[in-house]
Amino acid sequence: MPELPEVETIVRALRLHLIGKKIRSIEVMTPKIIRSPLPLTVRTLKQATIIDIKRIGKMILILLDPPASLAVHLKMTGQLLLQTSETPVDKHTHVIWTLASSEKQLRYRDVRKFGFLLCSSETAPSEIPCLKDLGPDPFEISAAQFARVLGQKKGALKPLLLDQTVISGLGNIYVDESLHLAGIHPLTKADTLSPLEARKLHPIIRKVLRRAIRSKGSTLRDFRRPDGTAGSYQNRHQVYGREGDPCLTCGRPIKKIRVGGRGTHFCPACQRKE
DNA sequence: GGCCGTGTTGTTAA
DNA sequence: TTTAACAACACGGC
Repeated sequence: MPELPEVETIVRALRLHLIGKKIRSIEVMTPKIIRSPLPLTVRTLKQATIIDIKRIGKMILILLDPPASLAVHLKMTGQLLLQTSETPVDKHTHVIWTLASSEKQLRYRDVRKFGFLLCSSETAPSEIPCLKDLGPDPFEISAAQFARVLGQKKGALKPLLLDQTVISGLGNIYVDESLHLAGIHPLTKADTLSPLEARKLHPIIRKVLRRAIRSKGSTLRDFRRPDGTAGSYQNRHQVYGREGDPCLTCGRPIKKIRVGGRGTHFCPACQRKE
């Protein structure tokens, strides 16, 4: 489920441990996880030094020297874990990096195997296939730009906020949480939002994301920080996963509907349609 | 044992 | 232009 706050949590932890470290070897147990040509990928990563780690939307970008990059998408159940070589390798661990000057290995684990790694000789996000079509980050775009983009779009608000080419980093949980805090119904047509409402939504999204980052993300089932511990923002969800429970604002039961094929939680009283 | 639902997103078809 | 369905895969819950 990693969305922006979970990916940011992972990136911050990885930066602390991995920047400046040299990759001694890489072991690939499940080749289909690697989207770039395998021999080239192994050759590029081996002996490379990790010089920076960034988050681009929900993607993780590891920058290397000699110049190259490794993009990682965790999709639904991917994990990047820092574990000692003594930690048993379970059947869902697909890639292991051994570092030159660290007890810890970096391991990619993914129960459903939807996630992937992509090695590239490019280091600029605008040149990397999976990154170049991503929309702006909620923390970089201005409220005015955000409102303008939404005003140009047709259709229900929630699917637009989930569309990574419109704005990058939001997923199912944080869209539901943000719309609740904003008091906006998820089926509201984007082009019927007043410019004022659209502008109001932007800082609310940032607030929800910032709070979630402070809580190290939400752990529903699979999400783990690289040290294996869980996030805690799930304890502060107002609507997500609370179908039938009382709204913490007004007491009426939270409803769950399907919007764009996705489970969608909202309060019918606090988020009235139109 | 079988069916349903699950956090993501690319592709395909309508 | 937008949307819906499906696929990738594994597992938990009923």
